[in-house]
Amino acid sequence: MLTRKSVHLTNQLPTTNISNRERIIFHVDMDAFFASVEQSANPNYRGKPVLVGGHSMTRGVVCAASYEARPYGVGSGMSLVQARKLCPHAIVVPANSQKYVETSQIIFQKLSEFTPQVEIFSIDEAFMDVTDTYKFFFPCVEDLGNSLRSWVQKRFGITMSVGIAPNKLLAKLVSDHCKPNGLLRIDSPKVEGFLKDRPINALCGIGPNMTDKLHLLGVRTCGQLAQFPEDILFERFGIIGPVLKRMGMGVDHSPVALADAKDRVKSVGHSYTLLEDTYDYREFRKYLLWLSERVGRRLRKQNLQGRTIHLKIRFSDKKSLGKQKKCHYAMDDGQDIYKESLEIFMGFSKKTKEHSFIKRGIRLIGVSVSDLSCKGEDLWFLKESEKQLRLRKAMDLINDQFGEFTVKLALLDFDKDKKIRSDVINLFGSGR
DNA sequence: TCTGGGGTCCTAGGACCC
DNA sequence: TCTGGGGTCCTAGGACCC
Repeated sequence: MLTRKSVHLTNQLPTTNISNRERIIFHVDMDAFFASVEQSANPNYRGKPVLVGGHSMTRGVVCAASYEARPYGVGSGMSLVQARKLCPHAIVVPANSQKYVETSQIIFQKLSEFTPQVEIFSIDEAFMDVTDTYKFFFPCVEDLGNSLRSWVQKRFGITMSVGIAPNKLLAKLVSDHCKPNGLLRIDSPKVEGFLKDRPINALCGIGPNMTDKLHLLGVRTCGQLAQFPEDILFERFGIIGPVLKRMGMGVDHSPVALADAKDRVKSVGHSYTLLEDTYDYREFRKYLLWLSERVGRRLRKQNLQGRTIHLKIRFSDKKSLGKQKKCHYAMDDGQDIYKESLEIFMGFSKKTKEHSFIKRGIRLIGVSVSDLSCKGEDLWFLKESEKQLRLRKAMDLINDQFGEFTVKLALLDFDKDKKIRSDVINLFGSGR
């Protein structure tokens, strides 16, 4: 269910392995999470429309909107300019991801007290399989859900919604339905009625593109999808076709992953939309180095290193270009990442005139590293000397304590570059 | 005046090898 | 020497999620 991966998984699971006993799956979802955390931390924000946004007022978007802002038509993903037009008195707060991560970790830890099967789906959502465990704590599942909700409310002052259903696909649908601050259980006999008139794009995994394609076939609701001839779906969408039909029927056999079996991180990256497009190669390289340094820092923090570098460029005309390169050694050093990503960039315009891409105007730069291994596991590819490593770790410690780029490479001397400096201060503060 | 930033997975096509 | 089949790896781009 949910992701394309899960669709694939569901499709391949042998039905003989599936117990006939109905599972009890929770989907817990924090309401307007980022905005709620900000409101909880600052009493002046409570009861008021709050928008958590990006670094730029002109190019940023809304990461989260409090429920007070939503009646004005504001939602996440909307540009801040548009959001402020719709709701001029909204309080705009910059995102503080560290705070959100810490809060969610404590909440997820709490969930795992009630079952080992907790699957973290995003920073503010998780699935729990409580089929075999809820009875140790409460006589009925609803009591467990309500107890979790009141714990979160008491501890963090934020509300959480809980959907309870026989599988993940439905549990997610149910929690979306009962938001905000709700709890709802849909068991098997009620599934058909619940799904009948629900739009297909309410199903997690059916995005705008698939929705359009299904609309062309005259399929608008889950009920219609469930009734639609499987052979036509197969003809039109291949092996995903029959899975779509099952989704319409509310069938999903994918298991809730064990907490310990949590997937490893696959890639680490940063991208940045410039406050103004740049046509200056020197400036472009500074941003690239800055992003590479940030990626390197995060890799070191997680004790990771990676061999494949991805560079993404979005031009003034909003067209994007991506290219990747597999290197012969694993890296976690910003300068190595920078060197390789710059090489990729040079390769873009190899056959044309040098730096000609710069002339198109660059709006966004993104760098990410994949093909990750844990430090020490991949000694063969390890390049950095111990001395260099210690220097980097010392820099990280100082920057963690005193602010981003308190100690930095001479090349990243933003004080001499007003434009980039203002970007960095916007993002991280002055570093003091 | 459809826009951010962080991800994951899938697919198709090309290159290469046996 | 030419050609086909099968497999794997790599890459770019698309779709989807929050």
